Amino acid sequence: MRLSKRGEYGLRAMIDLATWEGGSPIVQIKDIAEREHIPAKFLEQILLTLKNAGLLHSKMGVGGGYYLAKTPDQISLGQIVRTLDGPLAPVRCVSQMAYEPCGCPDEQTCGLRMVMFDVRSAISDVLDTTSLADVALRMESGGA
Amino acid sequence: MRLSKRGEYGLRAMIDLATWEGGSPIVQIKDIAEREHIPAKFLEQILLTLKNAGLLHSKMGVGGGYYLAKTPDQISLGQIVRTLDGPLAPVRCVSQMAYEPCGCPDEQTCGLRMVMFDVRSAISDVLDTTSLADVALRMESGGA
DNA sequence: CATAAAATCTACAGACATAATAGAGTTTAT
DNA sequence: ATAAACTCTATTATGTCTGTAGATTTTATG
Repeated sequence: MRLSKRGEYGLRAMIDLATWEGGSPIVQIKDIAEREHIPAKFLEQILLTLKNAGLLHSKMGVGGGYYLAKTPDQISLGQIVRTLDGPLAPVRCVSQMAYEPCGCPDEQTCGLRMVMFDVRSAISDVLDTTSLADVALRMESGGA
Repeated sequence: MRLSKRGEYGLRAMIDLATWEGGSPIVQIKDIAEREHIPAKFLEQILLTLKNAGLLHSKMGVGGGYYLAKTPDQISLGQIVRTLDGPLAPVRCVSQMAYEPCGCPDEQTCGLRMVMFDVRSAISDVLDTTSLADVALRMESGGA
């Protein structure tokens, strides 16, 4: 049930971009890497993936960098995690975004599937309803 | 966020043991393997792990097999998953059973940690409050 | 006692995923 | 022209996952 480093770094970087008050909204890879203690070349790949998923925009060349593709309240943590770590569902037969049959004779009466459906819902209830703006707010107010 | 095959097979086997009505409560590896379509030698390791964790008892020799160490209502799915797949927490800094610091400068104000704490709670709210007896009940009543 | 059924234990192997690292290429401001 | 910055592809090292193999121990039973 664990989040990969890729997912963790990606979330940290996006939260950094949503909360960084250092002036312009455009930020360089190496600055995020330094602030968040992430290997720069690894972060490079991660941000590129997030860009290709439409969550980030970028500007090349001198003075370039990354910035959020939408306002922080429009980007959910669920989108970020799915982009970097794949489906939230513990088993694919309860995935909304990437369903696959899991081979049990009858999915309607499969006990495992019923419970895993609940787990999937519980996870997505948190990650899909929490935006970067929500995270920023909680950080300011010290974690309510 | 996914459940390993080991975890899936272990859960299926435990649910099988909790619901099997074929006569005696003691069941052989190969019977479970056949019913649940699990490679027998792999299941062997899994059941041994569950036994060493105190969730199963066994009897060697002719007429032997495995049986639940407690009644189905006393075994939660959380115990099974933790035994086979490790901590439920997405990141170790929010794990109850296996806490480790994750290196953020201040855990109290770490946005990622706040959210992952909620995810951990959501997962354990499902898995730690659902027993094998609960699963058996839902299977009979067709999934409420 | 011999035999077969069954769990126990250890080792290993192949495939895949993870977590990076490397380096060449492209775009852009100055 | 130069340097800053993103882009893209490949490669590597490590580990985990999934499973297989085989030898060992325990026990019921004829």
